[in-house]
Amino acid sequence: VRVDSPQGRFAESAALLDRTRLEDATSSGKHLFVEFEGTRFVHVHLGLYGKFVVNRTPAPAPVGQVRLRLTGSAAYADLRGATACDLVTDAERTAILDRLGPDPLDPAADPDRAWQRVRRSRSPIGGMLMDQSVFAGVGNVYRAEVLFRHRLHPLRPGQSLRVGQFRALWEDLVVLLHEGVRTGRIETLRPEHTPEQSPATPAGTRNYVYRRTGLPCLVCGAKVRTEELAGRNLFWCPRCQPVFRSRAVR
DNA sequence: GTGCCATGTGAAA
DNA sequence: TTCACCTGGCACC
Repeated sequence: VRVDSPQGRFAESAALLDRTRLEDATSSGKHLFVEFEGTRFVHVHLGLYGKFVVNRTPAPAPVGQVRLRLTGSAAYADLRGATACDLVTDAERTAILDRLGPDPLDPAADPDRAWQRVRRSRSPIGGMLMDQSVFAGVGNVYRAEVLFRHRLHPLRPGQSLRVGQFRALWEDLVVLLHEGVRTGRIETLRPEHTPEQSPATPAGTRNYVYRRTGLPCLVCGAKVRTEELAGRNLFWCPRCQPVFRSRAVR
């Protein structure tokens, strides 16, 4: 493939890879590794704004800040706005992978690694879900939604979860992330909760609580709450997700 | 048109 | 804990 950095920030590495063979591309959590001959990898992390767009050739003149352009005979790919786009060695790639927890999209992932962290920790489960060394690939939308789907308050300490609750959470992440890959969007509503269109649930409402602060919960009608944790917004329903499950009396 | 916010991370303080 | 990165969507004027 031709490898180019129209914007310039990846130019030196692009020159090294230009006219070599692109052999593979794999992802773990939020990290993408594009492998070139000679066991060289381009490590890409899209971060908040990054976008990798693939189209058929011929490629038009790059518009705006294109960090990396890969051009093959039939298709080209433009990368813009990424947090990371670096040429790395196999050892560097392994070091990045070693920092990641199990990825629910990986059939070989061992969820017990995550469970052993969660069950020993007093940290809030909402924080642990965002910790890529515990769960690789989960972000703010999936965090909010999977906790809602399991009626878990985001600030509940990891160690307060029972193993059954953790297993259900993991299995749901496996389902939700695969569904996300399949559809290209994050849709987390169960069919029975798909709302009628209204001011509180405009067309395109795809989630229970994520970014629905102040709007009525789709299940119970209580107002969705938000609070910052480690610089990111938590969203939850105060009625469906109490901090402590009220025990059945008697 | 303007300003704010965001599917994220890591360096600096 | 704060900020920088650096792009796009959308609410609001």
